[in-house]
Amino acid sequence: MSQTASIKDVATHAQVAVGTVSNVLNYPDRVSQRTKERVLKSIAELGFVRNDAARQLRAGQSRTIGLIVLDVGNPFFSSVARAAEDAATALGSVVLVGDSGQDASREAHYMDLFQEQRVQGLLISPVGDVGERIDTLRERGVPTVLVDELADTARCSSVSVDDQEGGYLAAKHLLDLGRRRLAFVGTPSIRQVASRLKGAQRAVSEVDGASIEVLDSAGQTVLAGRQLGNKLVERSPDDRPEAVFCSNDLLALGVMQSLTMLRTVRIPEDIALIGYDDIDFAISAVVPLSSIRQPTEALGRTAIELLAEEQESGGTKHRSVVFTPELVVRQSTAGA
Amino acid sequence: MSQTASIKDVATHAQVAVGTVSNVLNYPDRVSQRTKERVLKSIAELGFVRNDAARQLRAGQSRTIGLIVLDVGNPFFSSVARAAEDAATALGSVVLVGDSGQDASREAHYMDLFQEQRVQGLLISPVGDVGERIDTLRERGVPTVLVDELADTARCSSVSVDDQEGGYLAAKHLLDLGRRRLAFVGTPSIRQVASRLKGAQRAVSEVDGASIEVLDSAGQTVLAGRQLGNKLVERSPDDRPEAVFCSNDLLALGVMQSLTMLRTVRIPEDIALIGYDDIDFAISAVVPLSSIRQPTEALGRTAIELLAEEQESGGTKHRSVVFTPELVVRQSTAGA
DNA sequence: ACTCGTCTTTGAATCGTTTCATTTGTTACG
DNA sequence: CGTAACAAATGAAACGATTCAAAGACGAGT
Repeated sequence: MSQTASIKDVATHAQVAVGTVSNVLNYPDRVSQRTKERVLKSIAELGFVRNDAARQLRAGQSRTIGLIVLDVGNPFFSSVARAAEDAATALGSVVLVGDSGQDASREAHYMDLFQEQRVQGLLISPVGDVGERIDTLRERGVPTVLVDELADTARCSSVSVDDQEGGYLAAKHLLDLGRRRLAFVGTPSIRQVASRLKGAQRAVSEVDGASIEVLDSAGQTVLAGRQLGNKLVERSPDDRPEAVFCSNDLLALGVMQSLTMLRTVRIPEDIALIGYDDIDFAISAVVPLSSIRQPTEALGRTAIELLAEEQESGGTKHRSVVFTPELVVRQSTAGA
Repeated sequence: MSQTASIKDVATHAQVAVGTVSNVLNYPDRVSQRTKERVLKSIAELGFVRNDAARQLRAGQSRTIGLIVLDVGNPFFSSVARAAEDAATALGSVVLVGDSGQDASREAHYMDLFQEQRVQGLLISPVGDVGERIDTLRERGVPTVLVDELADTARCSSVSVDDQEGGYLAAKHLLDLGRRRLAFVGTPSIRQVASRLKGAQRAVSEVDGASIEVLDSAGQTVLAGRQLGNKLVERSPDDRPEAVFCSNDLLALGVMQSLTMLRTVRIPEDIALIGYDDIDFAISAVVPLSSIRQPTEALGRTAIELLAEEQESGGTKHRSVVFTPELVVRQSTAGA
């Protein structure tokens, strides 16, 4: 018995019909106690394991939900993924996670893959413009929920966080500290980042004499932050911003590394620093990092809920849930 | 075309046999240019997408590799997973990641699931004793590679890092700084942690008058570290260890938070602190954290390579690769 | 003894691919 | 013109589960 036994082998071994074995597996109530026992014994003896491919083929759908994120290494996404997995498990489904790495072609690759797998549904944090793809998917019966991106409710459901509000909160906080010359670090080519910037600019426009400079970083990683931070350190003190708002915590931690490394710049005295996402590591940074907290568990959980709603309605009813982010003040912007 | 078209529909539409469509998809060279074009056009028009379940059913195997880790939120594992995914992609396979959360029942659940999916192979960072399960899997033709755990080469292949050596390196470093009263923070019930402790104890035994106290933490997270750190702070200064070795960086960061929070203990002057894993955040901690670096990319990549070897040999030849960890000195243990 | 209803069990049909032995078509060569 | 050689296309038979109409078993009621 080197190879796996099939349901037919079990049937032969237990001297019943294949349909009976299937019933034992799927509708135990339909089977008499005696045969059930006999079948279960055979299953155990032969080491039978259901072939999911065959089951899916017949069923026409899998019990799998696809999730495409921009970067699994980013604690924000791993947290959302975790929550989604838990919620899906409760419904008897499994979540497959694909990492697009902010690359539209990888994103497309995973969408193809998940389509071939005939997933129950798709959760996606899109890189490019996926509107058309989503229409196609819906037509083919694959409900889709956008994650961390507001969707046109005519098209599909979505869960997101009000990024503009988050940006506003961050900048407002810096301005409330009395800082006037702000800098924004991030990659505004990403929609979320652009919104955060927009919110920040709105806050700045409400205060006389305040300004915000945009520093485009090469990516959203600790490393990118460090590189940008080095540039700030090189500037003459007068030319440096009084406060920096980074579009995520990884960037902020990188900037912090650069600034503190040379000890010429003090945080928050010389430059106040705030990040975004409030990842677990923010609190344990050189200078505990202020941040904007996003409800990641709620995002993941709600995404699954919305997907379930889509499925129930046959992909006709869409809903958008927008969460509000929250300011978390720590030492990097405190008492300055 | 609300529902998905099948290969049969494509065949009808292109006026060819189903086998021909399949050939276009799988063996384009066998098909003439003319028919190929016709078929491809039909595929595009009907929006045909291969049904992977059917393909798998026929093929008897999927192009999927299962990976079960102890905690995806832990950067060590997400890094390993990332590397494995990349390596697998290069071979045309996909990696599904399951998170056991150090729970044997969840681990078993994922093993069942992956078995039902008829995965090509399994990479697993085991919680409990999975020896028997692995034997069963091998019999059924599912090669398995242990990750971050040394395997009996009679049974299966493995990639791991010499944890005892890592523990030795860490403790030796602390002793070299002149510290004598050491403390070890971690959960020795985990095999890796126990080995690190053993290595540390070996280093301690080589130095006269040195001792190491074991503090069992409730988990391997930042939070668990913070709780344990609080206990250390509560102790009278004379009673505190001179150096602390944590079994991973998350714990170390937590301990660091507690110690620095109250400003009564200085790092590294009063207590030198070293972690394990050298995660990205170690460098950006309050006090940049010394650590033991593990070659995560190499682990992930090699795991896939070993799996491929297992497949080629039909699961008969096993190999164990052990990497050596590396000491990374930063401020948390520097110049003290 | 016969019918009816309930509970079990049966086994063929089905899902969408891939495979492969055959058939059909085409060209080249004696 | 016949035929060998090769290329291209065919279509039925798997793969392993689920489904469902139909058959079988059994007891109760008349």
